[in-house]
Order: sequence, then C-alpha cells, then structure tokens
Amino acid sequence: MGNFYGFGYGMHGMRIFVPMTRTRWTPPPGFARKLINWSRHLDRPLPWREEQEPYRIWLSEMLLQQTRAAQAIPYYHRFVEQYPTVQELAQADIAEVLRLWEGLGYYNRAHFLHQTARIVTSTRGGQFPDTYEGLLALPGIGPYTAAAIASFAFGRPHAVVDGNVIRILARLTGLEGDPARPEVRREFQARADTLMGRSDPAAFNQAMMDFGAVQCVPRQPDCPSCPFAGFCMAWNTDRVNAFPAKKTRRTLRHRYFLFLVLKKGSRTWLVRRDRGDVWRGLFTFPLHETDAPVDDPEALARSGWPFLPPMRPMTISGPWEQVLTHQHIHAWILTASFPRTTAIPPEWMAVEIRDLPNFAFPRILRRFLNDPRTSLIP
DNA sequence: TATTCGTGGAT
DNA sequence: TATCCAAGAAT
Repeated sequence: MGNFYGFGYGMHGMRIFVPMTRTRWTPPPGFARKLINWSRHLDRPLPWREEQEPYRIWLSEMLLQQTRAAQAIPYYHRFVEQYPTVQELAQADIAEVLRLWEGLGYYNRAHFLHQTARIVTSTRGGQFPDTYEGLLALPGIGPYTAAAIASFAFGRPHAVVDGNVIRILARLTGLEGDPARPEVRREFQARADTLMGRSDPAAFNQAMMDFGAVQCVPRQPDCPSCPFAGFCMAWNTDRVNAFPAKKTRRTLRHRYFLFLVLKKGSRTWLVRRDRGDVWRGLFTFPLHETDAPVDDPEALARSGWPFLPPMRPMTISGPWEQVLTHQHIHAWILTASFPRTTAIPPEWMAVEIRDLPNFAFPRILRRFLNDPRTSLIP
C-alpha cells in the first residue's frame, strides 16, 4: 500500500492536507448530493439521456464501450431507426448489423450485440434481465455495462466504473495503483459504491460520467473551478497529472497487406474475415499478407496468386495506411481484370461491384472505395 | 493476468 | 507530428 493522506474539507480552492498513514479511505461527506447538484447546471444533450427503455439503454452502452459519445451518436440513431426493437435486431443478418456498425471499430461488439439480442428474444421474450448479475451473464456485457443498464434502466444501486470514474476517483482519493489489476479495480468499485451511497443510482452514475467528461478531464483540468478541489488529493498535493496511473505503452506490430481487386465484367471477389484477428466478420478483397515491407507489390502479388495472367497489366494503389491499437497496417491494393474464373479459391465470394456499398469493410478499404481516383464503384 | 480486439478527436 | 485515450469485454 502506498502513503495515504488525511485532508481537511476546506472551502473551494483550499489546500489543507496532513500527511499521515492510514489504512482506510474516508469519503467526503455529501459527495453524491453535491455531484448531482453540480450536474443539474450541465447542458450536455445525449440521445440516450433520460431514456427508460432497456433495449435502447443497452444499445447505447454497447456503442459507447471505448468510444466517445460524439462518435456513437449517429450510430445510435441509425440502429434505433433500423431496429426499433430487440426482436428486429435479433432477426437481422449479422452481415447487415456489421454494415451498420462499420467505422465504429471493435467489431466483436457488433457480434455480441447480435448474440445478446437473439438470447433476449428467444429465451426471455424480449425482456432484458433486471439485475446486475443477470445482465452480466450476457455476451458483451461486463461490469461497467451491467452497472450502467442496471442503474439507468432499473434504478438498481450499482456504481459504474469506467475511464471517467477511474480518473475522478484516482485524483480525488489518491488511489495510485494500476486500474488494470483486479484488486485495484475492486478498490475503485468499492469507493464508487461508497460515494454513490443511497443517492439516486441513475442520477449519480450519469453525473459521475458527465463530471469526468466536462470537469475532471484527462488533460489540463480546470481545477480552480472544481467544486471538489478542497478535498481532492491530487490537486492538494499538486499531482493532478500523476493520476490515474499511466497505462503501459503498447507496442505496434507492422503488417503488410496486399489486396487483390480482381474484376470480371461487373463482378469482383470478396472474402470474409474470420475470428481471431482484426476486423472479425467484415469483408475484404482477397488478401495476401507478408511480415516485411513491400517493395514490389506486383511481383509479390504474382507470387501470392500464381494464377494471375502474366501479361495482363495491374493498377497498383498504395500504400494505404491505418493505425490500429496494436497494429499498423500497410496496404497495397492491386486491381486486375481476369477473363477466366478457373482456379479461383473456393472461399472467394463473387459479388457485383455495384453492391460493394452494402458490405461491411474496414475503414482502410472504405477509404479506397470512396476515393474518386479509384473509380471502382460508378 | 496480459493481450487483443478500431477508429477518430484532442492536444 | 506523436501521443493519448475514449460510457470495456473477452480470452
């Protein structure tokens, strides 16, 4: 355990602290009431705010996992319009769901969304579980999402612990550990639950996340204007930037992709991405991957796809770049006409080129398709 | 339990 | 420009 400090609860901006060793953190009195009161003056319109329907709350929370609210909003509107009820979502084809999800990333979420819709529809008559534990058992619903739905939809007293709450509590209470560690995570959860107390769970959770998004922001927060500065550990020890503990830096893996846009008349071929890799369930053009930088895309293409006619010219586009969380994709896209269809691998799927807008593609390929110079889609 | 799952906005 | 990281969950 690290050092703990006791604080005087002073007025706004007051810096009273007495270094001391403690074994227990003491919650500031009246925190929940003050926090909710703070949030009343806030103008932060979100389409799922004040929403009562569990389906829509669940949908919004799935869209919001590791995603900024601003990015999720247009997707939320499209999903609600396309699938007004969980039954309609359950009946949809996963390819269609993924097409609607395209561009949002973390495509496993779309698969979990669909799975949970089917479970809720087929085994629960379209009704979501109304308990934290029941929600937690569903695909794609972890501790955060279960707490969010349980509180927002059913008024149950479970405090959400997301990135906002971790940042707020780390600074406010001086919790220094790595939030990724389970015991530290449990402590965050315990302190969040303590702070929630007997206040309105939905109002408290909403206010905490609003507070993190508006006031206790990651970088250069305006602490002098913060209503809790008087008993904020980080502020009163001048260590605001030290909380929360920094995540370990990721290492980028470089991957080199060759995509083949093989055209025969009005058609081309696609493959579907499998599980266990990026872009699960999305479509791409047939792909040849190497682990070394590509200096001669055409030569590599001809060795990767030996059936390509030797004399026929190819159009070479690239490199197209996309940086993912753990990977940097370098892509070359080769376009070739091919009069014969023999030797086409059986897993390749022939599609009409004009139908390409209907398939879910990774962003890097959608950028290629939308580029006017590509002129693949008329 | 450490890694791996996208994408884009902010600084 | 490079870096951070966002209403996390699964494996």
